[in-house]
Amino acid sequence: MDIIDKKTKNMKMIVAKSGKVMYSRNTKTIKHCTIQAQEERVSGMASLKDISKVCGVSVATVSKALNNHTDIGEETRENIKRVAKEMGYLPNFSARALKTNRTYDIGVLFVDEAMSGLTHDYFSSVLDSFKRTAEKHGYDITFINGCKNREGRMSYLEHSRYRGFDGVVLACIDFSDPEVIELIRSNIPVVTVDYLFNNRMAVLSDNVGGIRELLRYIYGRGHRRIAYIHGADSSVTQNRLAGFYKTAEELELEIPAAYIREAAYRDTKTAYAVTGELLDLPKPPTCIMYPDDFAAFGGINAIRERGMRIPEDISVAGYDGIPAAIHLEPRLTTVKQNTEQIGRTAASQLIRLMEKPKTTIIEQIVIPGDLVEGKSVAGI
Amino acid sequence: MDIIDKKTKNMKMIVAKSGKVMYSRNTKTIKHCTIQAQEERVSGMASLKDISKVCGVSVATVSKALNNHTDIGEETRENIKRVAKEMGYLPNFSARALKTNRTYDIGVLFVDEAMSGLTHDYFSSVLDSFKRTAEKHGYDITFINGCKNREGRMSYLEHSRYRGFDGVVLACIDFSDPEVIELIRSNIPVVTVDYLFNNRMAVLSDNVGGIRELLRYIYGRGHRRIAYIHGADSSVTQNRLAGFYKTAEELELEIPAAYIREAAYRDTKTAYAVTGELLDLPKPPTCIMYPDDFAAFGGINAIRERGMRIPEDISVAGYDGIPAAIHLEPRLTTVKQNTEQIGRTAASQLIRLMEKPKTTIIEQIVIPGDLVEGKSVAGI
DNA sequence: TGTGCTTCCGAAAACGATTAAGAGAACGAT
DNA sequence: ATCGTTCTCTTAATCGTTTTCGGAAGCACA
Repeated sequence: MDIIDKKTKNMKMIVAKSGKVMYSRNTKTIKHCTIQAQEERVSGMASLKDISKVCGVSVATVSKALNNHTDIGEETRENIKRVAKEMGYLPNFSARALKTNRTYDIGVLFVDEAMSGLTHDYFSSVLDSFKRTAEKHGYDITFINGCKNREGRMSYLEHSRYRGFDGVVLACIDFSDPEVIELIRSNIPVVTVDYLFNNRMAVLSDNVGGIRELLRYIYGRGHRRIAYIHGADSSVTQNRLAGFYKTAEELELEIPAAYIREAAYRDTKTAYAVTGELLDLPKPPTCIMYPDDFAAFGGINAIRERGMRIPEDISVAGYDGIPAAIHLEPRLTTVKQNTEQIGRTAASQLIRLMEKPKTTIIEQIVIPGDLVEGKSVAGI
Repeated sequence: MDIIDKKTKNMKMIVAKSGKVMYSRNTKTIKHCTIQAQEERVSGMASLKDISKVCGVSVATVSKALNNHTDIGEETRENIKRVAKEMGYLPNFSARALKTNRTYDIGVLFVDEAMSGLTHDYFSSVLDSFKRTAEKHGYDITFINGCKNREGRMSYLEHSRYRGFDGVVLACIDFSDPEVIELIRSNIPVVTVDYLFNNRMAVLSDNVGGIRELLRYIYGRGHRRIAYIHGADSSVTQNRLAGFYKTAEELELEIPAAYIREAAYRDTKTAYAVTGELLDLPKPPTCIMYPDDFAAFGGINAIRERGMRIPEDISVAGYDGIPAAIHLEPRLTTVKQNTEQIGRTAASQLIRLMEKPKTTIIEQIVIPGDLVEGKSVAGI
């Protein structure tokens, strides 16, 4: 669009490429834009400058009008807004970000030990909720990665700085990774999920309480020989184990060392094998708790292959409350982590931290889960 | 960092905030930067200008050196690169994007009818693979949404333009949504997953072939009374149904109308109900095919509640090959869609389209799935 | 008439990068 | 001595915003 404006006393002549000539009086009453609007709509983006030319005002005025500054006359503002709309104006994100140092973009970092990525039930569910909340507040979500660009690999922190994330959320991470630590320590607002780091905002699933409730339930059903196959070492695992031991103590429950075993999370094979070993014990448990629902599937297979029935012959319990576990037979007794609330809380806490850093108290918020009573734990 | 440089003949005096004074000769041999590096590292970002001051060259030279332009002397370039590294320089993404009109950011739009969001097994798996491939090529992933900012809601296209995505990928979408159509029709490079739109790049799971292979397998196991509960209307469903009817015709298989039923995808409740009705037929089917593995769970529950065994009394088959279906009893016979390849192909096709639009042929690529033989279809 | 206050708007300087065009030196060839 | 080349590097414009500061006009009041 080639606009040539020859400024006269109070009048501009605007010549559009089409050859049509429009007069735009520098007064309160300005006509609808039509030709320009059409042209801008097809050929790239209209900018503040384009609008300013059509409206016969300065770029600054257009900017202020669109941003509802108070020092613009009402008529002018409304006219500018109307023209902007007609021209299909969209602010240029990069220019705005460059000037304001705000991107309204949140970085998400997620790496789990199994590299399951987005297919991780728990994480994808938390992320989904996080995303919805963030979007409701006008923020976008971009994944952090050790991105390689022309200059070679960038660390997580470098990538975050490069993209200019207003804040970042970290979940299911290997928190011993130096790059992760570097990112948490940085001055970028951060919230961690399921991990407590020094003085950082954190949202945590109540693993201690969840295991306690589950164990108490199983105990209440009459079980006394309870095995626990826990996940690989991590803060989540540590919490669950602590909850387990603490509750056992409270219940004055004797747990033989052989009943405490380890299997990686979401690892059906190991769970299968360990379950077999537990069943082969001289005094096998009457109930087995698994690291998660998925691992429980492996155990269930081992049990069924021996011709044993659940829960008549042996009871099992999972953790997570994934849909498959709740819907499929045997309906698993499990602890459903409140992923919706975890994601939502993480997002709103992070947003508060980004927008009102001064008045925001750094806190660690624990979100309780819910015991889901299936049919996999028998009463005895 | 306050740098005051008084240019003399060929020498600059640089006064850092710390008060230390460094002399930087405008010749080939330039010393290591130390104090500056330290300061820049803590206080915000170093810019090209900061580097140029330390190195005693112009901003343009720094830019070109870092971008490996050929018109910069080797010594100069290496010195600039070294200093940039020491100062922890990171290019400013917004500034670069503003100037170059490239963001190296890909927009992802995903909305399914059930609003299952990221928890959708199939999609999250495709997305995960897409993301890995994109990242490998230096692209980031951001979600498209009808984002609301200060000016109210933006359409998908407006949001994409605003963020300046270099390209977008659309999956599992309601392709009748006017906003989606508007986005596909736009001049932004786009690739659709599992949907064919006019002359756009598309990556499709081979639903026709998948259903055909599944039905042929079931037929081969001796079944003749085969019911098909298909998903809600969509192009995927249409393809599967077409594949079903076509194959039935090839096999000269008679399918009573009562055997063809509908249930929403991933809807265990409806699948449960419809399964019951199928079992109540005077001549019930010997095998039921479900819209997906998840829906099959609902059907399996209905079957088991009637005291029937799988596969001894009735056979079932799923679709998708989600982990739970493959690991849990009864191990489901299903068609595993090749999500890894679908995501990877979509990403590489989109990248090619963005980077070499002229030489890229718009094509529709069909990715075959794999029959996963479980134990849920009996031989009779 | 001069003064002070409001209201509305514009000029111009950023933000940090990229890049076209050109300038100056060094060098060899004529 | 002059010219053309090649190699480096600089100047300056530009991308599209935001924001500070100040100016002009209008009005009320002394």
